Amino acid sequence: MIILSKLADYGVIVATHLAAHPERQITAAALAAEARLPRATVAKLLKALAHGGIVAGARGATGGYRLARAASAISVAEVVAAIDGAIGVTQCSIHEPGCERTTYCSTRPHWRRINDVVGTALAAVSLAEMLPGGLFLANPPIEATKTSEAIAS
Amino acid sequence: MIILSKLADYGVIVATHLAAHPERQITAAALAAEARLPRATVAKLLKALAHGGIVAGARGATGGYRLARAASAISVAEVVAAIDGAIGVTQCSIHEPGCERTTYCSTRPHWRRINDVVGTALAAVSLAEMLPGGLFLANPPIEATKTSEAIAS
DNA sequence: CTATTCCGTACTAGGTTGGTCCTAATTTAG
DNA sequence: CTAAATTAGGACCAACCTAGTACGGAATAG
Repeated sequence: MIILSKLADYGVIVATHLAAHPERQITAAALAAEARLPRATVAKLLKALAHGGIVAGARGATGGYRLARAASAISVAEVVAAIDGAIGVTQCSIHEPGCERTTYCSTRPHWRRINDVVGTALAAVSLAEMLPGGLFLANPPIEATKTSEAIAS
Repeated sequence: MIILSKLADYGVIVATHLAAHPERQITAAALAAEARLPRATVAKLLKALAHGGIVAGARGATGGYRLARAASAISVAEVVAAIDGAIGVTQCSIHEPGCERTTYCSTRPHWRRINDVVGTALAAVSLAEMLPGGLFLANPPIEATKTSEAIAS
């Protein structure tokens, strides 16, 4: 089983390419060429990332995209959440009142805890750490861990 | 985004029902009624779980299914792996030589680490802990953590 | 004004998922 | 020995979701 969708995977790649050059503003087409991904798909991804507040888009001629915040302040969890929606292990961990099994399903409360662990794992890694030279710390910096409770439903 | 497929979710429910009464042997139909899930689907799940060595099936009249091992020695990761296949965050974390982006994709090595964290999180919880009275320990018992490297691809 | 670029939305082909069903193999009961 | 019950292992199909494309509209620089 693959956890991330292909689009979410691409989204992280695209965001990482933006994080590599924080101050430049690059057009969707140029970024697609750089990341070697289909142009239309990258455009779609950037729109989703802009909607999620990860990147900032400038319209018009000489427009383009840029990272909305510092790369170290953007977690991988935020990127995938902007594309695939909120992260949850099971259906009932996302929209809570939707499952009529709630009354007799004994596993539900336990999933909650697992959900948090997975969410924290993704939230603990920032875009800066995904860069080629980025370190993957056992004890992540504070600004990355802060986002964990924002993702946990 | 939902990480577990509905079938994997059901699989854990079914396995948990078996774990609740370790010594009884129950038929697929009876278990489906107990778990309030479609009979045919439960039968399919049990076949997959038997193939993965989680449950043991006895054929013939008075046949049925039973947990193959102690509930405390079966991790949630094993159950979902038996149904959905090996757990991986991205495509390239499962079948490694399949991605031609390997040469220039800088995110790949970092996914590996995230992959391990998620796999460990699922491997750290045993079926016994998913039972109604089961405790979710911060430091899981040794027999549950052992399975983590079996899942990590 | 015009060219360029982002924005929003609609659309489609393909694959995966959830679910059913059928046949063969195996075991017990009578 | 025969019949019933049950697992084992497929094939099979409809429904949904995913990935990718396309088009019209809005904003901005020159």
